[in-house]
Amino acid sequence: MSATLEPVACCAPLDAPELSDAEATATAELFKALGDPARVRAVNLLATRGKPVCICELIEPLGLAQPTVSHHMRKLLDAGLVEREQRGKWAYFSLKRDAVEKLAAVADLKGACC
Amino acid sequence: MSATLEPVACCAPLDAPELSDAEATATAELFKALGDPARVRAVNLLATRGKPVCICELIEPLGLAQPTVSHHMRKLLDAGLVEREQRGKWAYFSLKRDAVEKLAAVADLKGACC
DNA sequence: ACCTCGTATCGACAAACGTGAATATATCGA
DNA sequence: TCGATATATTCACGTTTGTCGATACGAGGT
Repeated sequence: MSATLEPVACCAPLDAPELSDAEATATAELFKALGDPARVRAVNLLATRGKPVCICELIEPLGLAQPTVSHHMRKLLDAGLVEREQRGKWAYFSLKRDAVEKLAAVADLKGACC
Repeated sequence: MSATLEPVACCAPLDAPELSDAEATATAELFKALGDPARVRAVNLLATRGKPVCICELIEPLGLAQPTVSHHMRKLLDAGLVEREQRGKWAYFSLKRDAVEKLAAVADLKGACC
């Protein structure tokens, strides 16, 4: 049920010469996905481990209830920042390579500022 | 009334080896500041023009009421992403050079992912 | 001193968000 | 099939957020 397309696929660099409504919205959605301490931590955990991480390994570090962690991971998933892999009854998440590159490109304003 | 310190000054890269609560919160605040289409547009406008921009020049492109624009610029200001300069009765905003660099560094996950 | 104009603050409202208890779904092992 | 375990969904609650009208503040000009 995620929206039309993942924000990470539709967003545009912050210093793009032109910015459509859809691009501005998608870019905002992408940043919004990272606009929560729990999700920042989750991404950080996925980044520091290089390998897919089981949700059950995220609950304790995040200090949140299981449904809440599930909720946050879904947000990251909908944003297109992570991917989900089902292994038996466990759900493993990992950073999406292209999403990570896109994020860096979108947030890079150097050269356009002062 | 801005908080203790600007998020951009306290945040840590998403792939930092260790992440304190304060850093996770500050990093989330930084992204939250960019988590709105109007603010994405505002930053984009500041970036494409190379020079400080008057608030009155932002109202029409953003298509929002003046108090709303003022509200959004304050969010960007509190986050430490832009700086404000008073010229007579006009308020000019521009991107903060160091903040822009910090943002790029924080969002750069390449090398830590897959 | 007044008036004008640009901007910020306040107050109110609806919508979105984070949270967790309860529950549903799904997968494995016995 | 049944029970146990991992994850997702639903529901409800309080908080935060975006929006704008009304108003206050501030700086120039007359």
